[in-house]
Amino acid sequence: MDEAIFLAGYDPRDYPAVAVTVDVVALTIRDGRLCVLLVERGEQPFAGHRALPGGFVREETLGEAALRELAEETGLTPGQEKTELERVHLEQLQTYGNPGRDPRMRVVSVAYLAFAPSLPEPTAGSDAARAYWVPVEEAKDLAFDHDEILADGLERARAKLEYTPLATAFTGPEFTIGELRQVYAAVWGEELHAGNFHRKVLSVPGFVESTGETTAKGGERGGPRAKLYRAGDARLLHPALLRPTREDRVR
Amino acid sequence: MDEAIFLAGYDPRDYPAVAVTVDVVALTIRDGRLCVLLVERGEQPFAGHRALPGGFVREETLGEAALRELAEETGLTPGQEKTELERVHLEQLQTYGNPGRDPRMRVVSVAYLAFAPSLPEPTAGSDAARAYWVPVEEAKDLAFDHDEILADGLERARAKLEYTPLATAFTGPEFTIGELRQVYAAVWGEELHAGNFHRKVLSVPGFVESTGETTAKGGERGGPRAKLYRAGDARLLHPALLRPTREDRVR
DNA sequence: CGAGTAAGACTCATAGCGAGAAGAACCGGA
DNA sequence: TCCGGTTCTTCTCGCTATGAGTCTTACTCG
Repeated sequence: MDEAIFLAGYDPRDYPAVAVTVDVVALTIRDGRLCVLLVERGEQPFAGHRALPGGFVREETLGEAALRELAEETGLTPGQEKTELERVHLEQLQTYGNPGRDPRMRVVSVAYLAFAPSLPEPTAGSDAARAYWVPVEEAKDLAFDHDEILADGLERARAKLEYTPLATAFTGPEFTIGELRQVYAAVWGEELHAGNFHRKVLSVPGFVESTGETTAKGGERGGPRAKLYRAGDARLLHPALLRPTREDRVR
Repeated sequence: MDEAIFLAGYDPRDYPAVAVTVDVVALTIRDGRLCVLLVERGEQPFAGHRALPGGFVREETLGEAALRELAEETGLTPGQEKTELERVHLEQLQTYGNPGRDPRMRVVSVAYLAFAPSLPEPTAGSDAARAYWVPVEEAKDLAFDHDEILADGLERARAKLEYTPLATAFTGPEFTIGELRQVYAAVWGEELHAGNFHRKVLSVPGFVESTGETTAKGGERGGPRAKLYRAGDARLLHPALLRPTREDRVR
């Protein structure tokens, strides 16, 4: 009910102290590998450990807080490299609030999941110097319960590629079917049959639309020029692109 | 990072006051209709309006808080009708924390979604007297942003029936295929082809397993005795049961 | 120039699904 | 007791989607 206890002369300071933070699982693809943004912790607890970027929520929505943290850590100040950040897809993941997850006090953390096209290495800004992209398979032993948050974020990302056109959030505004396939391969961690993927992507209404153009050159290792596409207007893929080796239903 | 600002001599009372609550979207099926548990608000703001059950988080996990609120409002005290509550499926829905969603102070509310077999009308307990089940299509004009939370919960529930065996959470421990079909019909709000549904349910591995028994009598309006099943061990349905008239991909 | 590579179009067999039909079991009312 | 109506359960038919594989063509690199 969001209420009960207090009516008129209520003083917020009478309440048990609970801090609300946001943590961001920011994913991008660099050199064909799925990477997550991590920061190096300087303070206790977990000093020296890596953690997901995050911080306290201010006078803003939870989503704005997540976007602000992401901008701060990547060195992309919201005003400055605005166009870059606008292409970031952000969605709420889950909220983690077990007592004791932070040894200092009760902290309830709202986790967000961000998909971004390849962003620059965040060595620029001062605050961002301690942040960097790490291939997800190397992101272990994170601070707090961030291992769990990352695992949940990865599972969500993998599932979302199945039934939403979110893979296009990892590419530039124009892309080839092959590039799109490599996004799927990087996130799912397995190769896909090129011919079937091609047929599938083009058969799902609204997934991609042709630009009429082709790449200026063939691929680095040969092959013909590929047709270029941009994201279509579908928000849901139907039918979905299901992951192949999901060792069938989980029991 | 869950930290930053404070180190040693930190006083929690220095912080901006943020309250953390849980709200529960509890769904059940009564008389073939999907119903949600609502409470009547007595206090301002939104006095007289209906709202989702919920309250402040104490020294407990968020999930425990949600289950406690649900138990209090339904009159099922956790110790007492324990077996009933154990059959409730509970999962985190989403977190709502827009500034201004509660006019009194900053309230971040973690919403939970609960699926329950037909629970008794909660007229018993004192605290529960103002709670009752309402068909979801009649649950409008709720307090705060609870209309939005309910809508999100319904969409989640409908989606979850597609790829998880959660429909069995609405039935008794043993059920017929027809009863299961009526669960889907109630949640999705549309009739399903009985023959195809039957074939589908039995063909998905681990969805249901036969008890070898049949109902003692035929249906109220006729028809032969139906075979009885219980929930199988699958946690994911593969292939999924897709909703028919989802007017195809959302654009 | 030639080997290797990738794009894209194709075939083929199989699985899944929507729609409909049919038979049998069972109800309640005439 | 008989009968119309209802439900369970199984089947058929046609279409679509999918996995696996082949083939042609266009390109890069050495």
